Amino acid sequence: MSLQVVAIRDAREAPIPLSQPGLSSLFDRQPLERFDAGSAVFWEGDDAAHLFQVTAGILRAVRLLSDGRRIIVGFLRPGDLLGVSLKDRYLYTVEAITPVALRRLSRRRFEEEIRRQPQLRDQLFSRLCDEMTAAQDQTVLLSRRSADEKVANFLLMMSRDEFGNCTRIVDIPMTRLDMADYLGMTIETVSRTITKLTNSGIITATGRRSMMVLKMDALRSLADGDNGETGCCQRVRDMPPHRDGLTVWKSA
Amino acid sequence: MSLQVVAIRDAREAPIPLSQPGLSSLFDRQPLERFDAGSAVFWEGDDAAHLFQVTAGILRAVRLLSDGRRIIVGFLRPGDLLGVSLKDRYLYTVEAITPVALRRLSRRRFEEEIRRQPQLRDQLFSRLCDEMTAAQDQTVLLSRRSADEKVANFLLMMSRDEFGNCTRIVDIPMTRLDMADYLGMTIETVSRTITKLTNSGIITATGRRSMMVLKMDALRSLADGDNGETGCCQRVRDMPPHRDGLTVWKSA
DNA sequence: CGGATTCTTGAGAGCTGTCAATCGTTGTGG
DNA sequence: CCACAACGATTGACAGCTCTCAAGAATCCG
Repeated sequence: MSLQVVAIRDAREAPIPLSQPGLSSLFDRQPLERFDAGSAVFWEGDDAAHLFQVTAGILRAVRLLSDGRRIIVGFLRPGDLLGVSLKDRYLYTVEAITPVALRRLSRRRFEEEIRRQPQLRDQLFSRLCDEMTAAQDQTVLLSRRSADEKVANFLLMMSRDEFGNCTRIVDIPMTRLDMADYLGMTIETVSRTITKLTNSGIITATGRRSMMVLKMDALRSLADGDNGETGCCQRVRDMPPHRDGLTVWKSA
Repeated sequence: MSLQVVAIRDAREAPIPLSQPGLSSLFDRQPLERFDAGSAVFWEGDDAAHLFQVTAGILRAVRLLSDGRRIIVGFLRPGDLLGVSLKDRYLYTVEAITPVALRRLSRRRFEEEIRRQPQLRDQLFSRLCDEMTAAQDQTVLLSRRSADEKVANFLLMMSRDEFGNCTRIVDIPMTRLDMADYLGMTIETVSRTITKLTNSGIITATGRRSMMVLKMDALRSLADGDNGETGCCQRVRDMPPHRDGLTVWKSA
């Protein structure tokens, strides 16, 4: 098979002991490279010769199906690593959504360093695992959740600042199309859902690309499901009834 | 965050040089444990004290959402590793679908061995990466594909033998409910789709739990999309028209 | 200001989920 | 051996959600 990791998230929530040099340190001395909004850092199919660390800005990782369908595999934020791979070609196109600043490292050199410093390999492994979990969560989100739940989850994701805290002001630098292709929906449904949230008084638009969450609890209960709660150790053998996760706020 | 790998697939397609002892060798001396069909190997939330290697049989990794929705994260086959984790609790329940034989290793001992033998770590890393890719492919499958495409993909997956070759005879040991919870559908839609495939002459039932593929090409073109073709390096900037991937066989 | 792009909104169709009934198989017990 | 229950699978009718197609509004940018 093949592997390519879209982004290795900076493990902000579970900080690694800082006594050791982190993966980021590999990039510290590299010069800053800037990309305009809309430009591509690399293309799907390109030779995977470099890794990048995001210093500033937001990017999207895009994959195109043969029939033209477009899928956004993930969004990249400052601190994320980009281009980690065991394949020699990039499997995704990565484009800047906002103006972006990156530091670049050759793959050869990166792998050398990883080989030389065991603690870096541990970190890489650990981050890969986080990425794995994120991918599976995304799978769950896409497979079993309604448009409302998807959008609520997305907004909560975007409302997290760099320390993982929830802010009431949410910046949405990406377009509706980006959101749609990330959530497996159409732009129309995304738009309608946001309108619905606004009409419900859960959020309010504060600008073209930003909004404020008025009822954080309502948004959370919409996002719903198993957010945060992992092991509840249920021993259900027969099929539990399928419930609609939305009734809560439909009446709001 | 959290991580837990459902299954580390045996990298059958890209065999690792056999000169070195593989991950499997760690389990070779462990006694065989048998589980009846329907029984659980471990439960979501249990202490993640052991790893398992599947010797025979098929299992499912199940996750339950708080609202009762059931998700099958993956199916496990002989050769797969099971319970690889960085967390101390299992995030999934794993149940035997058929009678199963496993070999067990304590997590402590597994991690010791991994630490001691660098080439094992490389293998683990590599498998983790494969698993990662599989998770992302699953994400794509679930987010952007119709019921027909999903089922076609599933059947192709099940038609792969242990060497990765496609066989015409397909065994489906799992129930419709398992398929549905894996594909993000309902049992009714799964059933209807299979009926449709049968009526189209693409497959035919050869037994209660097995079928034969009559038109492999048709099934493949149904499964469609970017199966196998990864980097086509398209530089499409504007949104391509969404096409129905099914018209081909609807007229068949 | 004007054009291009993005976003919103509406109407209608199609697909999938829901509810419900039936069929077929399996397994148990008389 | 048959009757019956239990379970899984199939099929039908219908509703609801999301997609599609289309038009219009809002915003951005030259």
